[in-house]
Amino acid sequence: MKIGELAQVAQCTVETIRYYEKEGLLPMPDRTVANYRNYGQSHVERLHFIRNCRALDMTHAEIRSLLGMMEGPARDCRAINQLLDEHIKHVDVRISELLQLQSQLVMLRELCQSERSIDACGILHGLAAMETAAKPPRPTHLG
Amino acid sequence: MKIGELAQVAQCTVETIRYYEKEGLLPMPDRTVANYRNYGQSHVERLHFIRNCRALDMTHAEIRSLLGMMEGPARDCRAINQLLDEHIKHVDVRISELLQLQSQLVMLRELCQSERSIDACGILHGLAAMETAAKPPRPTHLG
DNA sequence: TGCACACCCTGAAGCTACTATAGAGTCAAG
DNA sequence: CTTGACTCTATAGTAGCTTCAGGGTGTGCA
Repeated sequence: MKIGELAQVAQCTVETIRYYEKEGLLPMPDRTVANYRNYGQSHVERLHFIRNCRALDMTHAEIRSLLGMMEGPARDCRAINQLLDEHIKHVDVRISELLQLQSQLVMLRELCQSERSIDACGILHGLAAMETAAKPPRPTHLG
Repeated sequence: MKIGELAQVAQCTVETIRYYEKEGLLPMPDRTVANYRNYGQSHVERLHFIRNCRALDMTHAEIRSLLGMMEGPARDCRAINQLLDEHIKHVDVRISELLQLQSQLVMLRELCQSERSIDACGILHGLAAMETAAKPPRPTHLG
C-alpha cells in the first residue's frame, strides 16, 4: 500500500510516517519503480503499535526501547514492566503538578470577579505578588 | 544590577533572561560602558511577573497579551479575566486527558504482573491491540 | 493527445521555551 | 599580571512533529 493509505489506516499524517522512518521507528519499506514507498502488513502493525504508544504519551525513546525489547534477546518482560511503571509514574507526577496549578489558577481567578479598571484588577496584582519557587528540573517528559 | 544578580533575584538563569529580551517580553535595559546589561527595579518586577505566569504554565503569547493589556488603553480587565478563564480551561482539559491516560496505562500494566517470556507479555499484546482514536488537534498548549 | 488534479518525493525551515556551546571581552582580587 | 568569575554575541540543539518549496507520477476526462 502507498503512504497515503497507510496514513489513513493508522490515523496519522503522511508526514508523520516519513518522520518515523527518518527516526528509525518504522523500517524503510520497498519502493515502487516510481520511487513511491510500498508498505505491507508488518508496517501496518508496527505503525499501529507506535501510534498506540504515542497515544499513551510515550516518548520516541521509550517506544524505541519497547521495540528493541520485542526484537532483542531478552527472555522475560521484566524490563517492559519496568518501563511502563516508570511511565505511569511520570503521568502521576504531571497530574499532581497540574492539579496544584489548577488550584492556584482558580484562586487567582477569584481575585477579580468584576470588571474593574486595570489598576484594580486582582489578577494582575496576584500575578505580580506571587512567590515563585525556582522551577526544579522536570522529572517527567510530559509537558 | 547586572544580569547575574537579576537571575538570582528572579530564580531563573541568565540565558532565560536574555531569551526573554529577544522575545520582547522583557524590555532592553541600558548598557554599561562595558556593554553589560544594567537592570533596574522595573525589570525586576516585570521579570517576576513573567516568571509567575510561566510557573502557571502560561505561554509567551498569553504573557505577551497580559503585558499588553497592562500597558494598553483598556479601561477594564474583562479581557484579563477571559484570558485566565481560557487558561484554566486548558489546564482542566489536560488534567482529564492525563487521568484518562493514567487509567489506560494502569489497565495495560495489569495485563502483565509476572515475568513471562516476551511473546506472552500482556503489555506488548495490549499495545499491539489497542484501538487508537485519531488524535484531534490539541485544544491546549499543555503537553 | 493534452491537461487537470490528486498524490508522491526530498530537503529545509518553523514551532515552544528554553539550554548549551564556542569564542571573545571585562573586571576585581591577590 | 594573572587568575577566575562574570559578561557578551551568535549558533545549534531539544521533542515531535508540521509546513513549505519545488519538483515528479499517475489517472480520468475531453
